[in-house]
Amino acid sequence: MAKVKLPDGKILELQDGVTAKQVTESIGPGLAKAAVAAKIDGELKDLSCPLNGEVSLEIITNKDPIALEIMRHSCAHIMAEAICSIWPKAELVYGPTIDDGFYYDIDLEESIRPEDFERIEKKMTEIVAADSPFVHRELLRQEAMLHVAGNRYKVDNVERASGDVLSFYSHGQGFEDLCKGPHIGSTGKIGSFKIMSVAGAYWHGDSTEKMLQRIYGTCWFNKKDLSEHLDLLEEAKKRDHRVLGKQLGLFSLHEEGPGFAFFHPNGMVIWNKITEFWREIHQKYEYQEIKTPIILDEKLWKKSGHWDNYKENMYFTSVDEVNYAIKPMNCPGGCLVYKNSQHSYKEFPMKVAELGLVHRYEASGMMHGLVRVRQFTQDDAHIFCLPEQIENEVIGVINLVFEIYEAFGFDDVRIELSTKPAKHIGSDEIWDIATGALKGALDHKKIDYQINEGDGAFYGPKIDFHIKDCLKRSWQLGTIQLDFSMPERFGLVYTDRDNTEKTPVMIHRAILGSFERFIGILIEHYGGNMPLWLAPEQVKILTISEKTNDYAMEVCRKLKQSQIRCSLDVSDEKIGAKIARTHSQKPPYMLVVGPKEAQEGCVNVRTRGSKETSSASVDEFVKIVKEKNAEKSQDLTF
RNA sequence: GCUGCUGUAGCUCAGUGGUAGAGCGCGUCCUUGGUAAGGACGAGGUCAUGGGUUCAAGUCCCAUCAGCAGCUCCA
Repeated sequence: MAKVKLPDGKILELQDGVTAKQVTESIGPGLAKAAVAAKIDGELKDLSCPLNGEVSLEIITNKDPIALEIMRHSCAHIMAEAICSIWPKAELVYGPTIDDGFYYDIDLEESIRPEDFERIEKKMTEIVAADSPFVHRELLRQEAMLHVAGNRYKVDNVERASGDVLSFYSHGQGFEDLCKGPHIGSTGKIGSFKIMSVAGAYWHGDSTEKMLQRIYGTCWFNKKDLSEHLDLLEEAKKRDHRVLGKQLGLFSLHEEGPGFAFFHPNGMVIWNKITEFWREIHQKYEYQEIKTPIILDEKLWKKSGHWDNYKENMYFTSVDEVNYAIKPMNCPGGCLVYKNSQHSYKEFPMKVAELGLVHRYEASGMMHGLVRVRQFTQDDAHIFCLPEQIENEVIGVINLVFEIYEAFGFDDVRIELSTKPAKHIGSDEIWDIATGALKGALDHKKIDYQINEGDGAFYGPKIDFHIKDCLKRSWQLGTIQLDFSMPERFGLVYTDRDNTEKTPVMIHRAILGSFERFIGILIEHYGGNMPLWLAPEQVKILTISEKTNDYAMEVCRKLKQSQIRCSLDVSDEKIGAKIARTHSQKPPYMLVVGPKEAQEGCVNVRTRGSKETSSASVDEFVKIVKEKNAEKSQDLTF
């Protein structure tokens, strides 16, 4: 007799060997239909799993997020079968689920192309229509090894699997794969799926290993969920900063300078507004600002250690038989400025900021719009201080980070603390002090953070700040890094209270990271709808007809006098067309002016994101826009 | 860097080895129109670059460059 305990506490007394599926059928046809898998004594199992003795049983239905994952994994098997039936020579490697879908790595001489997707999907549909059950069987390790002999990938998978008993799943005729399961009952239970893409992927993620073909697919419970997912991807594509950058005239990229972005007038407005804000807030936090050269003698980079550790990523040039490097980082230049004069402990903490233009050679496949480039401007700063000042300084930087992120509406910030790696310089004592100071600062701010043990730089521990964009991608923006190497290498000193020379602590920090990348992220974050204070064009004035051109020009002049960025559309179009065209440029406000407005000295306001219009006097409009601009308001409501 | 795909008008993209195309945008003109695209005409091309095959190449082949997707990398 099996005693099956259900989540609600009810105990069913059933015959030994009854399957989870049979239990669902005894409970009700609705549950039987929705059931995807079972949790038996807390372990995920197939519905076909027999129950014996005293067990707890929880039925996983498609309301459970794990159910989607199970179905996607089954879908990966179905795709694998389809591929193997089309290309019998295909060798299966590994097919896990991922966010929003799954992939399968296969080894196959012939390339699978996007044109083949339809063929694969058709075959998959046939497999689903056949509704064959997923059959599970277990083999002892040695048996399994014999079973997969000849397929080096499966042999490898068996070797990597844990446990003495390995499980295999088969469905239909002759398709079988090593897999720990569980799976849905039968192929007919698969929802709506689509093959998404194919790309190369190294075996074991190792670039010295063979490159396999990775086919990506997605699978959802029903057609509606699938099409919603595809719509979402379509939406995301529209938010792509490369697409919007073109559409809004913000920046361009050219073959003549791969990875070097060209900023256009509209993009420069955003750039300059961020810079203005950045300077203002750094002044408030008592930073000084410097600017150091882009090209510096190679000798400097040998001294700094970049020659040994970073040479592959640097650009070089030579003039008058002297070899120069294009700077990949700002710190060595900053050190020269520091060394240019004597320093006393009384000057500390000394906070020196630099918007430094750096060049880093990235592999060609790495470039991505503004987000991964070969030339970028870092919002860098170096803080020189005493060891006992570290904690306070880090607290100061954290405050600054949050104040800056808040202005852009980034509230989902994740923090990571990376500690001493195996290969490091500096005494354990100084590492302990520094790491303790970083922890102390985070604890003081009562901030949750994740510790990455041993992930710090060789020269010091660090704190990284990550934010999430609209595509839920996580971006590292800010970083605070302690450096025990550079001050010594450059022989930086200060005179301490006891009149001896000591080496200062150097804190590197960046908050936005790279201006280029930050602007790219901002564009996606806002979907191109830049907040008023950053909008390249804040107001577009549209005339009803030529008759009111004079009045419109007068309004435009008034707005410009109040430092409002605006322009005029006096083209021969009807007002509807003007609105539609302006709409794609996404200005926060459109002002429609016709004879009525001209007579009353007012404007008709259309706010971005709303189809409602309202009327206001010119002065009133100017006043409100100036206010919202000054407080960096994200709310345009008029 | 690796695998695959792509490169045609300012933009988005069609194009079957035989005369270079569309929509949007741009210019001129008509139209003076009240809230998401009025009409006519016109200009605009070394089909990424360099080789090759062919009577003939945007189209087929090779190389290079750049972009896209992913992998790897990332102080």
